[in-house]
Amino acid sequence: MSSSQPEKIDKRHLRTVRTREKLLSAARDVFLEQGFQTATISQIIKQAGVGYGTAYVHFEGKDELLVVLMEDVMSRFHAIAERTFEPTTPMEAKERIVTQATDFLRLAEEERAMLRIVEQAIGVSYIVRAKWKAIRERFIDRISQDIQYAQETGLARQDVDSKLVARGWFFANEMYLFEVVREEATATIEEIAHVLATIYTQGLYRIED
Amino acid sequence: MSSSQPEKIDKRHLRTVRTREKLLSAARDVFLEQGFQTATISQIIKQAGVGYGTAYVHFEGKDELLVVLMEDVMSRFHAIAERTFEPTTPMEAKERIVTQATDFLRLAEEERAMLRIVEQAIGVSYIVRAKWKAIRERFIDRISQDIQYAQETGLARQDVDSKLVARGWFFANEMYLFEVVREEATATIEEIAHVLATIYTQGLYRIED
DNA sequence: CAAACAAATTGACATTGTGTCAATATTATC
DNA sequence: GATAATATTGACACAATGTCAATTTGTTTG
Repeated sequence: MSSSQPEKIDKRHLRTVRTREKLLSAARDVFLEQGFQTATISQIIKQAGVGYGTAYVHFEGKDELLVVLMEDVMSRFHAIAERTFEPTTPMEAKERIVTQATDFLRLAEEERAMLRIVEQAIGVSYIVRAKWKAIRERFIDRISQDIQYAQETGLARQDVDSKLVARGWFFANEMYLFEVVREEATATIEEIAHVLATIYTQGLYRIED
Repeated sequence: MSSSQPEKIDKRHLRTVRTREKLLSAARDVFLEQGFQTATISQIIKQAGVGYGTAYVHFEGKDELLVVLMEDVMSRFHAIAERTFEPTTPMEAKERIVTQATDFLRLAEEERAMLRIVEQAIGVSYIVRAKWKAIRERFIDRISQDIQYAQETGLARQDVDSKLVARGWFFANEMYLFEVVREEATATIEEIAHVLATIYTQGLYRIED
């Protein structure tokens, strides 16, 4: 229909894309250097080399800029969340859980810079908070399914609500994730994952009755 | 030295105290109605019936106003955190832990209004975040001590770091606390406390080896 | 190819909120 | 009653946001 001269076509559309990219790249730089709260649109457009109003043509504001920048990290989280598992023994379950927790925390380490910004933004921006919440619910749903499976096959205790357990388990992981992000964790990722998974699967107290 | 005429004395100081109180009371009203982020100094001073600059004479800004308003709630949390315990059986430990978790979540329910504001402020204000962090560390220290005691007496497994376990346990509780505050919890406080404590003390998987 | 049209960019502007400070009002002291 | 000390005040300077009419850039059409 329209794509005959590849060089002439869409010179205008190309400009739009370029501007968007310039803004996103600049936003990343400014966010990383300034943090989310103190970053301003003025700094971002200056860094991008575009006019003030331009930012608002392409994005609704700081929040949306970050939401787009978050996408990569978010899909990496989703990938970890999606893994399902069907253990046949408690030991297998535990190993699998340790792996998942480790990978989760490792991702925090790898994406530390962006997640730092995300954590700041969660407190300030409704839309970013909602994005993070979606990740959380996805994890919890998956974990809950896994627990249900283990309960049905008699591997796990059946006197607890899988949803409630899943939330509690994820919450502990999530808080540790942000400790890792802030570089406040006092132990290695492997230790954290191991300890959390041990208590989760086997409990703290040795009850012999 | 100076306190002879109780009526005349300190008319000036009294005025200061009154103004402070007016501001605090107004701030509480405005925070509860508007939320922390959207509340403004202008609204607060208007509600308090004082001049704009007055607010800055008594408080450094919105943050400090809230920090003072938080004090009551914070001391109630500290009171719960301070309870120490020395169980002699795993069952006793579990009961004690359920009680503590329940009381913790009940406090969230009772102080819901203020904690809602606190949660919002944690995301925005460094000083409020620091205050909350102090509460958290206090809890974790105490829990950690309890775990160590249980480990020394052979009640609890000894192959895990008490600090790490304590953090994980508290994190789960803390996240549920804010769910209760936001009225997003899907179960009763008693159920949550029971399930969390069960997994924590006994584990999810039944391992017979 | 030059109007005429369409789309993207721009920065000045109105708005909102903050924190400061010189001026003013109130209370205490001599 | 004059003077000093203290508390209160609102106008002001500043910083950031989001909007919009004007301008620039690119496309189409006669």
